[in-house]
Amino acid sequence: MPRPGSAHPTDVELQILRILWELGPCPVREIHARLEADKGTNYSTTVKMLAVMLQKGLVKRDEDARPFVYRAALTRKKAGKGMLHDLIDKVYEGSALSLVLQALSSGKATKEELSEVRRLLDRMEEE
Amino acid sequence: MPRPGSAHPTDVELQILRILWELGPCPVREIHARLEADKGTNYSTTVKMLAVMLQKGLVKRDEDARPFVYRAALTRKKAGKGMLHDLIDKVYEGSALSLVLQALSSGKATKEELSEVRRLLDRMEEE
DNA sequence: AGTGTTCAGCGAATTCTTTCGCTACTCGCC
DNA sequence: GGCGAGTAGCGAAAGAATTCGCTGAACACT
Repeated sequence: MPRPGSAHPTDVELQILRILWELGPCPVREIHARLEADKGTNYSTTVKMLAVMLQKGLVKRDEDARPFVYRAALTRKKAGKGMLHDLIDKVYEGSALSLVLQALSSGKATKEELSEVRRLLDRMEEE
Repeated sequence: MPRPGSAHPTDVELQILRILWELGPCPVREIHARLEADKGTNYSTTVKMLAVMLQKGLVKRDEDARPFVYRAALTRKKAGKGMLHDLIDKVYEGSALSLVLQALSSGKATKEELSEVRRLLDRMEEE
């Protein structure tokens, strides 16, 4: 049995996680509102996805609250880290560097952001 | 109909692409050798996957050569870029910066690699 | 021509994800 | 007690990705 977060969330799962990261813990109704706005899917579908994710350990829920309140079982940071490593392994053959260069050179970063990276580098090299 | 490379390669597809990136154009037999070593799957499976990928436009093949010679339809760079943007959108809400910081701070980069990032920053800020 | 080996491909089975129809439960209110 | 609205869940259908058995073509060597 995979421990929570070890496996890749699927697309819809990720979409739901993103909603939970943004809204914080909330009942199905609210999650569904977002999902429906986005894809027009049925309420049952949302409930089912949540059930599946609960079973996989991707979300947790408070059963005392009524209606149930769901929350993400992993932080955005943790999920990102996992998926990033995955991507690095799968495409960049394990070199985080190639990926960073690629991301930076994709030209989307602003001047301030670049300085922030520089500051991080400084901090890292001190150690 | 999605143009070549616009969609996410699936896991197995990516695995095959990686083999092609490494080996360069080659016949099924060689691709299969890698795949089998890795996962013990059948020859038919490899052929089928290649057929599917051909149909999706992820690989191309030279039909004059016998046996057919397959090659990746997109470079590692292109594929990486697409998947990276995907990840950035799906997890980091569009901020390449957050991802770079995350990747760097995951602590896998060596000193030389860090300086390389720094050099890239220098080049970028000049423009 | 006859046999054996490699190669290509079809179509179906399997597995996983996503979808939803239908049923049943809970709760407040008449 | 009975009714209606909101909530939870089951089990099956639809879709997508991955797997392979089996067939037949091509080709080399008796």
